[in-house]
Amino acid sequence: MKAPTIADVAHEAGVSVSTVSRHLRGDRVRAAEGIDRAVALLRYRPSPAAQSLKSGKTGAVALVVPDVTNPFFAAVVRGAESITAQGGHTIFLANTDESDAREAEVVEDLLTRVDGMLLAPASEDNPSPQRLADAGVPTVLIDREAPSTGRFDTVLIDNHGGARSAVEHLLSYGHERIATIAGTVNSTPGRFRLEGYRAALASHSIELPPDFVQIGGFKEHGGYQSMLRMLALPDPPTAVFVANNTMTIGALRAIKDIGVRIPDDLSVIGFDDHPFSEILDPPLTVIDRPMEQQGALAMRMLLSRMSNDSWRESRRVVLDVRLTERASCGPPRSTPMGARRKGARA
Amino acid sequence: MKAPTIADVAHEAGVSVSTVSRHLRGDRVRAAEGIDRAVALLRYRPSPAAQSLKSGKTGAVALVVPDVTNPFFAAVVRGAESITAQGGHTIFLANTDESDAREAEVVEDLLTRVDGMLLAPASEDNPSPQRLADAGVPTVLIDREAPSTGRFDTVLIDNHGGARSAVEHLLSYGHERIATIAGTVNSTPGRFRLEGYRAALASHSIELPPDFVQIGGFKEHGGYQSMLRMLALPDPPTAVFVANNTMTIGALRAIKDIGVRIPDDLSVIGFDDHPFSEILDPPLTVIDRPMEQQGALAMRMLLSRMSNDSWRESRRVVLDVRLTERASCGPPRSTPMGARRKGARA
DNA sequence: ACAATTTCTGAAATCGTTTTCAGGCAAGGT
DNA sequence: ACCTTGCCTGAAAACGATTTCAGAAATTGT
Repeated sequence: MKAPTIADVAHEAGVSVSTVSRHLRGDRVRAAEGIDRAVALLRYRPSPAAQSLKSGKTGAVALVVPDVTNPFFAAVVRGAESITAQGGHTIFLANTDESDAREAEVVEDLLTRVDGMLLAPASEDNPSPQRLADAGVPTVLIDREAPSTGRFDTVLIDNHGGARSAVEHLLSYGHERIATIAGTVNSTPGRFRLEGYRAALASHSIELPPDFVQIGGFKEHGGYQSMLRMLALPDPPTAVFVANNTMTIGALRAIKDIGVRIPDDLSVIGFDDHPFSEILDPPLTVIDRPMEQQGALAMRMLLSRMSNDSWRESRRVVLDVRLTERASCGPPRSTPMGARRKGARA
Repeated sequence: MKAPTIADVAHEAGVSVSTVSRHLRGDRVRAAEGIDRAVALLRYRPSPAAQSLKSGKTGAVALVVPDVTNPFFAAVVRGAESITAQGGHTIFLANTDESDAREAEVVEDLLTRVDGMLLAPASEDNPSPQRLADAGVPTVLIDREAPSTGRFDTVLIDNHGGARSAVEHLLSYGHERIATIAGTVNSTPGRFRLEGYRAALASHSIELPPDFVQIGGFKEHGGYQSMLRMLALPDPPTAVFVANNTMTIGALRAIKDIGVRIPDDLSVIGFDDHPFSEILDPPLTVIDRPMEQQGALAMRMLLSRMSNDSWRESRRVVLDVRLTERASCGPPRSTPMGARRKGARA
């Protein structure tokens, strides 16, 4: 019933507590065999609480994300866990629901229970990273930066470049009336994807009405509403770049509801791939990125930072994204003279 | 730099350690105010390790699932976490990758670190639940039973009924050649969904060749291969019930690759809904269930079991499922009479 | 004002480990 | 034989909280 302690093992094996402890930690010990037997017999497992108390290490790592239900974060969790599985750290998971307040709570709570933290802050002016730094908890940020506070190890992707190449792709088909459904602008991905969109347009000297930027807040409903507004415009866009996966679902639903056809009436390109993208009709062209890898890398950086307590310079890694072309983009319908077709598609 | 201890607080407030502890736990104490001040000043947070050691409680709960990347389990995690967020327990998350061996490892590891565990076992003859029972860790099983061992609190859904009504739906359109892509048969959902399928057919006295049951192992690739085999049959089915979400993706990809049309050539019904289902072409008819709710309920049951150490009878809850009809099912195209060829195989 | 209560306090024991610390015992050198 | 090394060992002191216990202070009743 009650869990055996190291003292029970010592007694059973006829040696002292210290000897058992030493053997378990790997020291050479005469009674090794007997101890192993006793451990097996009693099914002894050392108490993590006692070990933490003595060592100051918890053997745990926190992983704080806005929402596990988002396939991207689910993948990050999986990637992070795959690394941790080897090295004997366990993962505390927490959702923040994209709320700064909730994030503060969970961070405060987890602070003392872990040796390090992987954090995807809800917004860029979020105090959590600073709090973690103050508390001396090794931290690496995922997908979102914390520019307001000091530097942190960070694993980002090339949001700007990704958005830019998405828009370039649209431009290459001859589109000029290119709109975007943006995320929350005070988050790193939201900000840079929007800037990338603008940069691409600017470099082609294209100016667009402000209505062509709709804020969808990274939520499905926001994507739906944004697309509805977009299509209700007196002079609607011929192509849209949607800045994340969940908003894309909403946007496509709106498109379907209204009866607009892709890509004939409207070209669509999304950000972040999904198994479903391939079986949509038409299959969705997206900006893709190594999601699990992003989580795995972040975890590796965290573990390294945790062991090397050396004051390493903080690292900022930016992963490449990739355009995977499917069939949701094509030339604008009313193109003056079907002229500028590049990657012609059925 | 170094975290303050309760002794630091005591010293700062000019009282004894015991007094501080008492105040923090809610006792009436004269120096209350001064202690609060000291706590705030030093930013004191009690050490969870020390508290656990003394109390025997860890304040943590484990959540072990086959794969967070599966939207269903992601939803379960979210549901569970939403409950826990109130009551001050933190969640350890672990993936087992559907492997019994891996599950044994993580369970063994987590065993000592938590006050209770939510577990979706990889298979039905998995020793983990028994191990947990032996160790005296309150456990509730999610979505999958452990019939081989004793009774456990369990939160299931009506797999049998769901599968059955899926097939009935197909039957109501006049289909007779109804196939299924099943999951792993030694898991609860796999087994019962298959049985439900068979029961529906049996109750209409329909007999089908064994090829009409393909095992997809709950994986996308399995769904793809299964569907390929199905469509290559000399006398293929006119309707298919796919037993989970990921296999459905694979199956739909196969269908798309081959060029079969839904629902004209083949009706398809899936198990478990997804935001994408609605924007497929045609929108997918599915058996739906309250996913987050399932996780939330399981967590509530676990917490209750953890507090009421009373030896309550173990509860087995079965949640209802619901058919949400969209447009992937229709009448069979050619209803050839007497087309019931048996055991035809290349 | 004094005794009988009640409330509050601090010292110390405890939880289960790890880690000094001072030896014990065997081997090796002279 | 004796002394020096070198391994291994067990007792005991941490780690940071909670809780028992006995006693001090404050409150009450008469």
